[in-house]
Amino acid sequence: MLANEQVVDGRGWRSGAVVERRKLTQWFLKITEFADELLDALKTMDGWPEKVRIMQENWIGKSQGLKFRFDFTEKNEVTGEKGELDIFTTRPDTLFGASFVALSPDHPISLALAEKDKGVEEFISKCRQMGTSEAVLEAAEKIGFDTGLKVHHPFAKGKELRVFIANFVLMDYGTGAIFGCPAHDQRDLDFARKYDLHVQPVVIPEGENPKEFCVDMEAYTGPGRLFNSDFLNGMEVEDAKAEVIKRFEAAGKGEGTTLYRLRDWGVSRQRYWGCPIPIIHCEKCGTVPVPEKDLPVTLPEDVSFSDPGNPIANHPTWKDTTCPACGGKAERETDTFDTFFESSWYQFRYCDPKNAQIGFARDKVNYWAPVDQYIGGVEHAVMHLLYARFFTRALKKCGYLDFDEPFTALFTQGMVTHETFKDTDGKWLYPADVKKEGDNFVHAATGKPVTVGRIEKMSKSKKNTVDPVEILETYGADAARLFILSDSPPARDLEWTESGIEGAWKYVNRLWRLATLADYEGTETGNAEDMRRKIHVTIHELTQDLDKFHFNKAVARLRELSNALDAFAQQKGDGKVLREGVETLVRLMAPMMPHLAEELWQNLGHKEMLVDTAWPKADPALLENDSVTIAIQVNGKLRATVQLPRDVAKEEAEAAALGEPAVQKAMEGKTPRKVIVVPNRIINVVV
RNA sequence: GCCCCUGUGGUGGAAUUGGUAGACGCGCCUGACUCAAAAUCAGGUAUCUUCGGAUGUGUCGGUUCGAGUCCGACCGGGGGCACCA
Repeated sequence: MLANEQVVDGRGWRSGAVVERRKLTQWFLKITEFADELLDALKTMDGWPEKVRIMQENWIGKSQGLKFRFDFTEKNEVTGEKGELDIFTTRPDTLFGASFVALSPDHPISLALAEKDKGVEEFISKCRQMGTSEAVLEAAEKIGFDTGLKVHHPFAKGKELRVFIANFVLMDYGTGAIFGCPAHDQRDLDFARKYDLHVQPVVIPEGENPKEFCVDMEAYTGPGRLFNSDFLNGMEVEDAKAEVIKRFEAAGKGEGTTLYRLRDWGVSRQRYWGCPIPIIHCEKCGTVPVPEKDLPVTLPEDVSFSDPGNPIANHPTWKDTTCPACGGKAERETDTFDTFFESSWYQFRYCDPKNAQIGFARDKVNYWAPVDQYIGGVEHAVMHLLYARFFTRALKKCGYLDFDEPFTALFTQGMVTHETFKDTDGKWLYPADVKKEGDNFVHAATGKPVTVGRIEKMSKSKKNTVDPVEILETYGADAARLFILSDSPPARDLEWTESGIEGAWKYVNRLWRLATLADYEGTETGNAEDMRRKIHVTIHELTQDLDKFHFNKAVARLRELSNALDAFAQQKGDGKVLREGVETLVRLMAPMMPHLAEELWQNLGHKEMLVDTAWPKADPALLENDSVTIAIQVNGKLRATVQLPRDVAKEEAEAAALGEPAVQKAMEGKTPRKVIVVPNRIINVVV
């Protein structure tokens, strides 16, 4: 068993063995039943990043259209008793522009033709070869095979369409058959130009002349009005779609249909590491669920991993059991669940982790969940996060909990990346085993040359990981935390580097010195008011930064405050204000440097733990300065800045601006044509 | 091919969402202390400059009194989907 991405050129990526496809009986969860719900709810999930919502929307891939039947011009053993061909289209309005019909190479009619015709068989196998993996570019080439079959156009009397088998038609989407309207679909146009088929435009953009409008190598897919289309002429695209659907439904030859790209979720795995699917197969009773009292079904522990195949199925006795319904001889299901199955509900187990009877108690989960803030990587944007959403809705439907969405807010953090290294044998090396010599890297132990690979997400398989233990032992946990938080915003990818860890360490020491050596008896009042303002502005802004996960900015504010406090202490500023500042600093640093913060807190004479105290609150009266610095521009260029009282009258501000020598100089004696005054911000003099 | 994100000093990154570009760091330079180094402290650090200024947020245009921010085209980087009818 291999995952799709482990198949390279039709062979296993590691063993090189030829891969074959086999039909397996597997278990699926009917996520498609929830497709609409899952899609609609995305619109209201404000706490989720737009990006993830778009990815899920694309993944669900809802498309509305028409499913209808063409009549073959003749009925035979290939076209079937009714002589009909099912088609799905999202553009029923373009039906009068149809110039051919195309079947998937895997369509039953294609396969039936192949039985009788060597040429068809060869064409189909050619399509399949291309389909697997070969270059993406080659896949772009559209090829077809004329079957000789024809269908009647449903509305245009006497018009017949040739039926092709074409490589670009997928069997597992829609009905595996399409009609081609080259003028309004790029793929159909490419195909028509190659096989010299008629290109008839039927939708014309507003303002174009119907006599002159033509389509050359680029299909027109935009809005417009119908023409060359009998009863649809003059209609807008959307109205024409509705009209065609209406006519097919009235005639009993088709119906409006909604399709989804989303497939049902295959949860069967033929692997050992997973929860056994609790089903028993009985010859008489069929598939019987394992009774609740016998749950959970546990894995056998004496299995062999050396034989090929599923280790559980290979176990000599594990699967033997009796049927819970009739008591006769029966066999256990040997498939195990996909691990995404369990990660879909683990968050609810946290609400009731010790419950030995059931997965979780309803009232506990209703109390704690949904999760207020979920943090994870974008790599889970569709699979895990969509499965978990589906699972929650299914659990609600079954009466296990009372809400729809598992995660109210989602934050996707970036990946931590690092260079990769390989030795001369092509084996991956840990960065710790590599050292730099001049411009080159060598193996630290052997001195052999090392090749440097690309920068990739840290992973165990590529060994480009860094063990934090060394950093923790050298600098301590607080410095390590500060360092990690201080540089990159967490939403962004981060290339790991240790340059800067020294800086964090120095800062930890500086904080210690500031708090423990400060003179809290200082008496100079000087700029105490400014100092207090700075303290409270910092509380306000740092709190906002933390709320928004802007940890790097929060660290910057911490540093700004400690810089200001250092200066204030040096000037022997008011001891009370200094104490207020240092205590605030200590409380604000606690989320980032909890150990240092507690130690300093105690040092400042407090008995209770800092962690048990409330988060500091900013005094609103101190958030705004009485005077503001206003920039003055002349013709949009900065010429001067002035200090003015907050909310000063416009006229006064204007006068102050025009009084600045630098402004006068830049005006070159001209009279201002216009003066724009943005209160408390900027003044722009236009001359 | 389609969809989304992104581009700011030597470097990581700030910029109140249209209003003083480069906060806060790292690195580097100069100085103090030292026999010396480390640590620490002080100062400097976008570019060019005739020292008046001029230029500058991937490139080219546009809107505006004013654009890193908005609009259009293009270039580079990353991610998702990939012939979905």
